[in-house]
Amino acid sequence: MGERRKLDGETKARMEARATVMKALAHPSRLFIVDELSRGERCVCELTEMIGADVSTVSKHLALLKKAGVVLDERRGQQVFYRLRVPCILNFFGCVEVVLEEVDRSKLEAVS
Amino acid sequence: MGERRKLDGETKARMEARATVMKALAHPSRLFIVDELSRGERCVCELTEMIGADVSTVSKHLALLKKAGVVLDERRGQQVFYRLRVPCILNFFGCVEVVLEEVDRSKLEAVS
DNA sequence: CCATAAGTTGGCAATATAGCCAAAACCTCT
DNA sequence: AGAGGTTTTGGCTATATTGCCAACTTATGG
Repeated sequence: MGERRKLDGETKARMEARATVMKALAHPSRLFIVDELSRGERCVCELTEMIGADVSTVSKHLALLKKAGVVLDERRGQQVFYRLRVPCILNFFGCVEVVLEEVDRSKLEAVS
Repeated sequence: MGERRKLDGETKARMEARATVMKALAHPSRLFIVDELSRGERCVCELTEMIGADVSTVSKHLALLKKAGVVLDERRGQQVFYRLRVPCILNFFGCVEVVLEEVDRSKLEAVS
């Protein structure tokens, strides 16, 4: 006994898989997209106008989210609509907000 | 009415704050650290041995997690112990696993 | 078929991350 | 103070990410 856990191949592979999902969510525009899609499906043109970046940029963000399994796309006519694939993603942000509050709180304490 | 939501300054700032936290979690080694810390506090040397990277590398990962508000550190003698600051972080991974299962499932469907 | 609109893809330049080594900073013990 | 163990920081290179433009694809409507 006393064998210490290691970041072996299997564990590493699992962490890399998780990291792929987290990376997909680790960008302001993509977080905005997820937040917006939580209210319902949106086409690329709508998201593009809201974000105010080039269409190609938004398209690449969406492709990344799709590849990570966070969103689904569906073409209808000229437009492509995206929607959240996994609703539980939203639970993330509750905790993220808790973290942010902690950070704020400790900054205030540092002053006092 | 009909005013479309925009990624304005305030929203952008909030998304950037969230992205900082997500970025901190968007790396295999850091995810491993969080997973390991969920079992209890660990010193830098323990984590370093488990991960198998240079101590300086692990130390920088920990500094990043700390800056993002995910972990706390405490020096005791020569060693510095780290622990999770916000337990709800762990809820993340349940959902991440759901996403990963979705991705796997759609790959299987693509074959059939 | 041609024009137009919506999205995607390729390519490039700017920026950000990651990881190692070396050096400094901290602690403990003698 | 000096030795040795633990952690952080600085600096550097290699790699990855981002965002724009331009070119291409796909669908609609005349």
